[in-house]
Amino acid sequence: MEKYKHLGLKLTPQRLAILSYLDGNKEHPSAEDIYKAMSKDFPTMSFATVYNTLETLRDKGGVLELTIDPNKKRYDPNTAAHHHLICMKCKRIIDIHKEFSLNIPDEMTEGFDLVGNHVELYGICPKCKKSS
Amino acid sequence: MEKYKHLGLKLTPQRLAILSYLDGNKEHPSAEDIYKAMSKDFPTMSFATVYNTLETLRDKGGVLELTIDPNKKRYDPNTAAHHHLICMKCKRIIDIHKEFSLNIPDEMTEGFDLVGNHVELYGICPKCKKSS
DNA sequence: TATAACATTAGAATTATTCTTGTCAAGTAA
DNA sequence: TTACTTGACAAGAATAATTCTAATGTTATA
Repeated sequence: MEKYKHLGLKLTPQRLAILSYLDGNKEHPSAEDIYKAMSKDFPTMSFATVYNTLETLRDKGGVLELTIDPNKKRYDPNTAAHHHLICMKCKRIIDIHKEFSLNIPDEMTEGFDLVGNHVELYGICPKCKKSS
Repeated sequence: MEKYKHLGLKLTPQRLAILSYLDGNKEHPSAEDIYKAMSKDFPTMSFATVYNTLETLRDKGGVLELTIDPNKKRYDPNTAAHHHLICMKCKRIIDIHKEFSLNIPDEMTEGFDLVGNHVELYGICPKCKKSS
């Protein structure tokens, strides 16, 4: 609970529930996943609250919004810069905590002020290899 | 026209129109952009045809479906492996035709068979820098 | 020509997300 | 405490992107 103070938001029961569900979660859940998980302990929590909370968290830097999945947004509580390994079959997303040195020459960046980078590695995971 | 034969699809007028609109297009248009562009010459073309064609093209390897934009899919006729420079303000997407050597050690890939990779560089473009 | 296979259209349906409205709860100032 | 303000919440409507369905049209080939 203390650990979320730095986000600067009012820690309501709903927000705490979402935060602690996300905390340490490696599944990169979607809004729906979160909503479903919440409805056990908070049967009255609405989708709007899930979306509002995620939006607030995203803006405060408490969560990353991933666009990797073409069909929905996924959320990642790990806000430290990292990369992703994606199974093209089962859509599983695995974090990679390694820095890739990209060596980007200035003439490549078209005058942009670069803020960050994200590497996606696509492939087929071991489970999906077997079952095909 | 000849140049699309390798895709192995029936080249109907609608498909040719979409293909030639995409050919050389650097804008990474969305389905809606394509639909609007089509309606000049093909006022009866439906959204379903645009989506069907894009899906077919994607499956045949004639176009890349980009998930960079959180709100919609974008399409890229350049199917050679390349990377993207993204303006976080105006959402402009610029192609980067440079290979980054990623040096991925085996223990990072969790047993995946890697197929490809995609690097996204995020920043603010010169235009948006001025206007802020 | 007949038939099968595929393409197209129009619109309905679905899915993910955002918006609107009314209500409620916590905090603050008198 | 009381009144006021603010932010949070729930419920459901609204929207946007995409997919599905059913009917029709077209093309290729036997």
